[in-house]
Amino acid sequence: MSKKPGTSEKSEVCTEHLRAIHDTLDVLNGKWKISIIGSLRFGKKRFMELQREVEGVGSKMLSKELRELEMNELVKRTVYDTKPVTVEYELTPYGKTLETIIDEMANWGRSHRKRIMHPVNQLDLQDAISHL
Amino acid sequence: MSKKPGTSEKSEVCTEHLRAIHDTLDVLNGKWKISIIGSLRFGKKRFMELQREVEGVGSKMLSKELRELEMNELVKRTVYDTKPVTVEYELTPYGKTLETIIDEMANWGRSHRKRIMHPVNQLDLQDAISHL
DNA sequence: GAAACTACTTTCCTTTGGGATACCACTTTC
DNA sequence: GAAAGTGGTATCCCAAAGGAAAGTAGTTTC
Repeated sequence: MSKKPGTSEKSEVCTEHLRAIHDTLDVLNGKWKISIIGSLRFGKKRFMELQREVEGVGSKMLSKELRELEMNELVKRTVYDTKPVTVEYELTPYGKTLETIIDEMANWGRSHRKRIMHPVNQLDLQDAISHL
Repeated sequence: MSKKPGTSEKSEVCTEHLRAIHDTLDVLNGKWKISIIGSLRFGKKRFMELQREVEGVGSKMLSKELRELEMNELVKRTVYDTKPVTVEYELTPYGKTLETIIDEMANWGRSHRKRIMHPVNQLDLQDAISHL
């Protein structure tokens, strides 16, 4: 055997893994995208509803990130011809394939919060308080 | 019924969901953390190994994000007293609880790449080419 | 005819994330 | 004693991400 089989295979697997992760991060990049999807997970939302739920987002950023999600076919935008115009956003079937990731993140966040709220020692407690 | 029961409950669930997501994003924020964890997922790595695998990261950013991961008890740093000093990084048991999320992201990235490589129409193709 | 409502866009400005480069401490090798 | 290798830190600098605030368009309400 002229090349080490184990090492080089392992490295290729790792590289492919990292590339796949990077592809996902490309689609989800931006400060608000994951939160927006997390909010739309519970059904259609109008622009103002989203802005109220995704705490801290401004209208500029909200519309920008919604547009990017739309371009990636993750979110569908529907305009209704009502008195003042109504716009509804919802996850496409493709967008719903992200729900697994988002839900896993929510689960992890929940148990992480519990862990931080029941610190093993006083140093952790200091840390927890400073973060809120 | 003085208040709409469905609406208010749904909203609280959504708010809690978004808070949990936000907690997770806090821990994982920074351009390289998820890739670093994705790399350590395949076992212990030395500083230079990580820098070679996480494509594009500089030593400043790598050491900064490793330090932050260490502070959150997701990564363990071990110094060996060898000729030139050797440092190994590895996921802690707690860090390994993130593997589920990371692996889901890798899975999604893989199928997303396939989808983009086999576009439904020519417009998608243009999009795919422009992104690479 | 002024105000209010929705769904944005535009402009301007600040922050900060992060890249490039150089440097440090320590030891072995030449 | 100079170079090379490891695992970083310090410094400077800049593009881009993002926030605040005001403006737009079309319609309805008062």
